[in-house]
Amino acid sequence: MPATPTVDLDSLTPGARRILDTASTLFYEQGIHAVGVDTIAAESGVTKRTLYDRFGSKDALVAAYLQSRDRRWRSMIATRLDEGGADPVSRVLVPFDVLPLWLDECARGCSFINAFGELHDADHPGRDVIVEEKTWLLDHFRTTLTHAGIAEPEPLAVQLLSLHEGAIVAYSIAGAAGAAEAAHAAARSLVELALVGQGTR
Amino acid sequence: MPATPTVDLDSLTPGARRILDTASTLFYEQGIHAVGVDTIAAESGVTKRTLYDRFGSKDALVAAYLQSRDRRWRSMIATRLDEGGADPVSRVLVPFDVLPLWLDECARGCSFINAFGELHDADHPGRDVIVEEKTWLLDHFRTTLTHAGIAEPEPLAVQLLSLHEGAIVAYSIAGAAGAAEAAHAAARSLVELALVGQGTR
DNA sequence: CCCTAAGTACACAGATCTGTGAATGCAAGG
DNA sequence: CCTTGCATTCACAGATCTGTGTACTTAGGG
Repeated sequence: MPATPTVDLDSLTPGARRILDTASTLFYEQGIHAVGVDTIAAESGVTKRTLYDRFGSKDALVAAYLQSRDRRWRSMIATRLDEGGADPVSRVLVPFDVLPLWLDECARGCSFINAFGELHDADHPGRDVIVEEKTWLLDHFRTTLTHAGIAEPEPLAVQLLSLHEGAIVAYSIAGAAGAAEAAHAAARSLVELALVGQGTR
Repeated sequence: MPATPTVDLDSLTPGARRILDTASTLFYEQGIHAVGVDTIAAESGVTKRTLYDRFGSKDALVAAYLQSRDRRWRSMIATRLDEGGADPVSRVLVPFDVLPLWLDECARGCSFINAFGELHDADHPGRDVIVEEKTWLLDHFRTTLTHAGIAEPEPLAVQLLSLHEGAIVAYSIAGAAGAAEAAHAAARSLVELALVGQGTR
């Protein structure tokens, strides 16, 4: 049951802020099930009572963790989309511009992918956040590719999504240092190839 | 400490076989920390004592789970490499031939990536298996690309690894049905592009 | 015939987990 | 002044976790 009343990330009390920050670090570095609420409370310098008063449950805290991370990532992309030029191909590739920066926080892999592996219950309030993060990126590619003049963007959008997600895996697990740049270059090649293969422009 | 004496997957007692099978299903579907040894034992129709007599610890069972999965996946690739023709580019792309089949078992994502997110302890006996699975694939691409006549295979190998891993993510989380085929096509394009861009043959 | 390997039965230790109840302190704002 | 929001303190319930100790059964092979 999604009866969990979602927390408003914009109006967090100081204590709640600290709880969320600590939980984010611990969940990401150690895994969600591996971190207990006692640890989170202690590490935040807060009592367990406060944690439950602010967030209601561990599951809701997990959802808030994912939401805040999703929000930060999207804002990085939104910023570049706003300030960036109007060149349609560049707009498609904005997530790959952000990727090197994002990878700095991804030594332990992608938080959403990791959480997906842990949250098997389809009703868990965090599941939606995870799926939406990925579908949002897929949508971004679809939309911007269309604007760039790609008639059938679907397969290419999936390819770009795969490159993007896989780069995080290649970097964090296989230790491929240049994964972000490699993925960026590949993405550009594929887009240009599609444009050429489709007629002139 | 890696004091865990690894289990020999080839000489498992009937009970141990059932334990490993059940554990594999449960670990993959629900996550490693979410499944207790009591559940595994009960579901295997075996006592907890037997589980510990055969595997020694949960961590060792986890490692065995990853090893057996790694082994099955590699054998799928090895088979096609053996029987397949000698066309060097086809050999590079064999993992992408296997991918659609492999994705049938990947509704909950990649077991290695998921396990990586859960096993934060660098000393965990499963960590090596995970890292080796990914580096082995990267190595495969590097080697076969070299045989295909690519002078500097490194960036391309990373791109192919990213495509491969990302396709699992795109399929399992974003619900991209044609992810395997899309990744395969992209991989082929990138390889051919590299061959062309490098001079004639 | 007896030894060994495989497994059962079952209790239990000790830790850790999520979550709650009830009373209290304290500061800011109406 | 008094309410309201935030947080503390602390005890505790009840479940679940990994792992062990001990004694018994059963089947196959030398």
